[in-house]
Amino acid sequence: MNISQAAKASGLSAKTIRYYESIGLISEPARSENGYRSYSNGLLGELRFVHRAREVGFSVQECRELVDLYRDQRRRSAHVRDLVLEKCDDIEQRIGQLRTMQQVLLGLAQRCNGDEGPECAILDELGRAD
Amino acid sequence: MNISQAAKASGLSAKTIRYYESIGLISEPARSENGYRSYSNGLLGELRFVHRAREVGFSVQECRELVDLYRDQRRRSAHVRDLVLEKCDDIEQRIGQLRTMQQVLLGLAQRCNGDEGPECAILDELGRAD
DNA sequence: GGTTGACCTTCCAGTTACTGGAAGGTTTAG
DNA sequence: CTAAACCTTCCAGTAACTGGAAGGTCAACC
Repeated sequence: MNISQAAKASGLSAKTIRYYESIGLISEPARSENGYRSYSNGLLGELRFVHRAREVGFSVQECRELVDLYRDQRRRSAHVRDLVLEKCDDIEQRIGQLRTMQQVLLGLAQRCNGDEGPECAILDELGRAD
Repeated sequence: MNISQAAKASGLSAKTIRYYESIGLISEPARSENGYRSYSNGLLGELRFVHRAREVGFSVQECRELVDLYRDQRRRSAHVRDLVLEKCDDIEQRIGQLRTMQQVLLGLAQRCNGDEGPECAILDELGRAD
């Protein structure tokens, strides 16, 4: 299986697969006689795994830890679940920040005339001294 | 007013102020005889403005546009309000993505034993073929 | 056999928004 | 006089890719 097929099957781009390999996140694939990368089913699993882990919000560093667990038959599933729940908390926090930002923006927008004139409560607020 | 005072008064770090100047986001300050940057009240307003705009979610590029409007006396406040409301939508979308990620994570966590054994529904799910 | 197009390889550079640190000049307090 | 606390510039690094150049390979078509 060449890299473009592995890309299609995993959801990652070929560029990203090479990148993940270069930083040691995923295992090195075998090479064909011509030097092309050749992906086994096991390695394809790793690619899919990393793709999905990234999609649900894990950083590449965190994926390193997850991939290690994925490969480690002596792991404890409690450990994995802890990582997942911790990530849920991170996301919750981030959502809270975004909500706050949004509230501020909506408050600003409400106080702005929104007309053809230059007088603007938003700009005044953002630049005010206090 | 030296850079560290301007930093304290604006909420930006001295490093960040120099950076913003280097990329042309804010105006160049006057210099004292010794070459130190010297901030006027007007420039301090710009610094505060950029700091707050960044805090509510505008990118540096977007801040460029906002700072231009901040300085432009011929602006239309409707333009500013549009930018703010558009940013609200961006944030709403981002929150939606994060909620989705969180749902997936919670679903995974629920199906995991979370015990001392290696068998783990989370890892299975993330690497599954489908 | 030649050519075209779609693959593949490596390597270098750019993105975003800073942050850290080196090397060196200035100012202020003791 | 010296030490701390400023200030300056410039270079490098972070995260996670993405784009592109330069060049090798492969399959199909005429």
